[in-house]
Amino acid sequence: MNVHFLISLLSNYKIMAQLQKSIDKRNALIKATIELVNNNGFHATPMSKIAKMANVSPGTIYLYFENKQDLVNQTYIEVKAEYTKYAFANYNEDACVEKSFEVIWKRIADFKLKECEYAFFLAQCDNTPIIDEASRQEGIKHLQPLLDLWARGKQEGVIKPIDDYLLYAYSINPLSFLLTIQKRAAFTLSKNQIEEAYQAAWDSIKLK
Amino acid sequence: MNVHFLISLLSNYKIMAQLQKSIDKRNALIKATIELVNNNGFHATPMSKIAKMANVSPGTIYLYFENKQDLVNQTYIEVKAEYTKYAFANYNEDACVEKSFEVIWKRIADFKLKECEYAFFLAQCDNTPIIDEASRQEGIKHLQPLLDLWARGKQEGVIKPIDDYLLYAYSINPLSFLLTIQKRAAFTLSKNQIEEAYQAAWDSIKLK
DNA sequence: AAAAAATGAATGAATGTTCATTTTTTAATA
DNA sequence: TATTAAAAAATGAACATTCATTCATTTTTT
Repeated sequence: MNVHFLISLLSNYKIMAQLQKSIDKRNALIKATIELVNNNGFHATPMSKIAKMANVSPGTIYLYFENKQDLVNQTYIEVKAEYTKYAFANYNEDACVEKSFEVIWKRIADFKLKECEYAFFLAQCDNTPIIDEASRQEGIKHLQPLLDLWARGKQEGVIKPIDDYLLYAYSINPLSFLLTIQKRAAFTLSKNQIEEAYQAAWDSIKLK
Repeated sequence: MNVHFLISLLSNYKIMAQLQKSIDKRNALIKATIELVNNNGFHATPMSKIAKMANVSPGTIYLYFENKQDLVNQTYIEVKAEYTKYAFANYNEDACVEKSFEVIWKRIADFKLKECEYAFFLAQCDNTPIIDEASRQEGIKHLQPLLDLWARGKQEGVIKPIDDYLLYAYSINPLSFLLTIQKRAAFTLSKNQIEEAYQAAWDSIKLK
């Protein structure tokens, strides 16, 4: 269900305003969830605190989400969708594999380092059992363009003919580690270091 | 406090047996903690379950650990120590940088893929706020030999002159991702793929 | 005035921790 | 060695707290 499409169908401004209000509330809840889980962990994030941070009554959460698990699942899916949307926003398939990869990689780096709250939340979900397997699967879907690019790269002999998991582990996932360090140590990756990181990523998967 | 040193001081076998029993109980608690946290997450791992799995009364846990947080902290430190001990067990500084790195890398891979319960637990702790910052610091200490090797490699112009965090992110950390995949997808890295992973690791940090 | 949305106090289940009691171990004595 | 009293370890029921969730009531919107 695409919210913007729905809105475009509505002629009544009051309804639109109402709907916007609902969306705002939902977003506030998701934002609060991310912030609290990031700082305290899932185990120390009660619904009451989420409600308070979102300026909403605890009961209201249940108008938007089935239960706590559902809230976290949906938060995960939403953040993951934003992540991949950002990653592929300005990607077109015309460029050569190496250039295309660089563009995508840098968008991902951009997202992870700038929207580091989002990225940290994803890292937590990806490394713990707090997310349903179904939601996890849902989150992976949008990565297809990258997999397609790699397939092309393998065919052209530009990228190592190894499993996609390996390619991902070495060229993309390290960014998650770096962002975690950055968040924890109050240390910031310089522009130069991002370039070095990109080189390491490309070196690890390029052929010859 | 080194337990083996203590034992060597004791002449009375009964005391030794007693001490062994205590150690067994403590180990059972730590093992249960790892297993439950891995499968259910920290938030869904009550002390009562840990006690049950360790065949111990809930109250007994508090004879060995201050509280739940302390139990998890100590579990983390213990597992991390085992990990690094294993990693550097057969390392000697005589070989060349590349060979030394390969030896350490393969030991780490070995540990992470064979003792995958341990490694998965570490990955969880490293990516969430369930561990005290102090315990985290404690866990990092034993990584020094690798940092020293990298320093030597940089000096000799064999390894890229980039931050250790970057070296770690690209050459070591990807194994954590691979092990997570392996645990989740019931997919096993083949011997060949481990070799490919090593190549990717080395390619990402080697100079030239 | 009717309908919908939001509230927040109340509920009941779950959880971390304690402590009075029981069980096991130790050390002394016969 | 056998007996026994003191000490230590372990137990698990009980406690206090916290938390997710509900629902009767209030507020807001139609």
